[in-house]
Amino acid sequence: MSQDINLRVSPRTVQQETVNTLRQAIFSGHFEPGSRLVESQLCTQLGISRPSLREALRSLAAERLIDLVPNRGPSIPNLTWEEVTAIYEVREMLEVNAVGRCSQRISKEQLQDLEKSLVAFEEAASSNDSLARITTTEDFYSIILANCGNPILEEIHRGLVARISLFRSRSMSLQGRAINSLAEMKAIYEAIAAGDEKAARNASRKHILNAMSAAKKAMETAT
Amino acid sequence: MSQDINLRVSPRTVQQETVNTLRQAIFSGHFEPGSRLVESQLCTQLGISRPSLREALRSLAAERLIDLVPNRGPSIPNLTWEEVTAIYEVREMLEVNAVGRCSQRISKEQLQDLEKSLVAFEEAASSNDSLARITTTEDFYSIILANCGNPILEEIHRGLVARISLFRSRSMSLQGRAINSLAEMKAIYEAIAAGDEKAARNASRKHILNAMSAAKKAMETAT
DNA sequence: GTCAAGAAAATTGTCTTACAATCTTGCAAT
DNA sequence: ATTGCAAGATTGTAAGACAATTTTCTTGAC
Repeated sequence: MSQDINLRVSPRTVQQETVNTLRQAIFSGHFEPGSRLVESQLCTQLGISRPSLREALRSLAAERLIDLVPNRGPSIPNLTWEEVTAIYEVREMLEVNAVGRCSQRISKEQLQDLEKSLVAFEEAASSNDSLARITTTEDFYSIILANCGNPILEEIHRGLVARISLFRSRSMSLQGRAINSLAEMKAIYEAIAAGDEKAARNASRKHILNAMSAAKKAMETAT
Repeated sequence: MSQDINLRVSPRTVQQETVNTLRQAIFSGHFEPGSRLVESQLCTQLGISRPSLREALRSLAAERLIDLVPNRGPSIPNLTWEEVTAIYEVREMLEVNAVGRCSQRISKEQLQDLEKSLVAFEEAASSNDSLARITTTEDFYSIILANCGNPILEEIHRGLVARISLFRSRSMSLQGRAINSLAEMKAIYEAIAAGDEKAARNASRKHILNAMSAAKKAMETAT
């Protein structure tokens, strides 16, 4: 065989499914931040055994999507503003680079997909479907990250964004944020399409800083 | 109570101990890259039960320190040079920023500690103790990362460095690498001590690029 | 009524056992 | 040499059990 292509179709295991299910539940805000989870309850709700659940919980804890204190069980992290800021700062370091690299290497086909996702977000932004706003934004970014040429960067970025998913959905519901976000994302797209790395980096940086201040505003009004 | 200090002394659980033990074993090269681990063997070697081991394995898999393919069990990742490069690139994005931030905010006490760790590395570099070279280097960096003012940056950086620990120890054994590394680290220290952010970032960037090419050389000669 | 101390209940940490599903290995047949 | 299949090994998952710890509840003192 000339190359080592991975044809394996990963069989879905109970523990993997559980990780995905719980991850989605956390993203969607199904659990209150700070609330504690009880193993036995989760087991019956998910219809799985305790060992399987506990394995899933270890995975989520390693991803920092849940806190896991010995003898106290799992709980949903209650992020402080300092932590959220720290995450946004690291995200900036990575995302600016990802956008810059993407501008230099994205293919025409992928650029078209990026444009499509931007159009999709445009529709979502003018509607009131807050879920659609999130998913379309994620599509936009995942295309950029997938084309930055660095899978590790992609992976770390995904992990960081996951940890602040709640704040993102809240701030995206803020009055006018979606419209501003759209303009910023258009600027990023234009710069990438033009292959202008510097402009792409600048547009990306601006976008993140605005997203961060929107998240701060959302966090203050919420509480 | 005036403040919410965390007095909890986290009780060490079997699963935590196992994660640490296995992590150390992986770092020290106890397992051949690409080799497969067998649950039952690990259980008897570690003297623990299979559920505990499996929980530990999930944590390590989430940290990407082991691969975990369903129905095939855990194995030590066999990193390709592309992956190692990708990790070094992301490490550069983060570390350069960490060093720059550190130069602007480190305290005098911590700066002294940093100098001490540099001296310690100097000794280790002139000796033949390759283990000491690694640990003193880690001390040096952990002080910098601890003083960059961003715990997330610290955490992500640690995770990345962990994944390439084997390459680091190999490249540090390379003829002359320790001496060069010392000069580069001195430059970083000087810039931080002088509070010169730009110089600190430049020195940091140079150091990482050199470390990367040393790792590449080590990887080619090894195989 | 409030608070503290102790008892009861709930929850987690860990192990053992069990078995189905899947993978690997060895051997026979082509 | 390759294919096919059976036997053995390994992983995925569940259930049950019990000690250690935390939480909740009760009781008693002030």
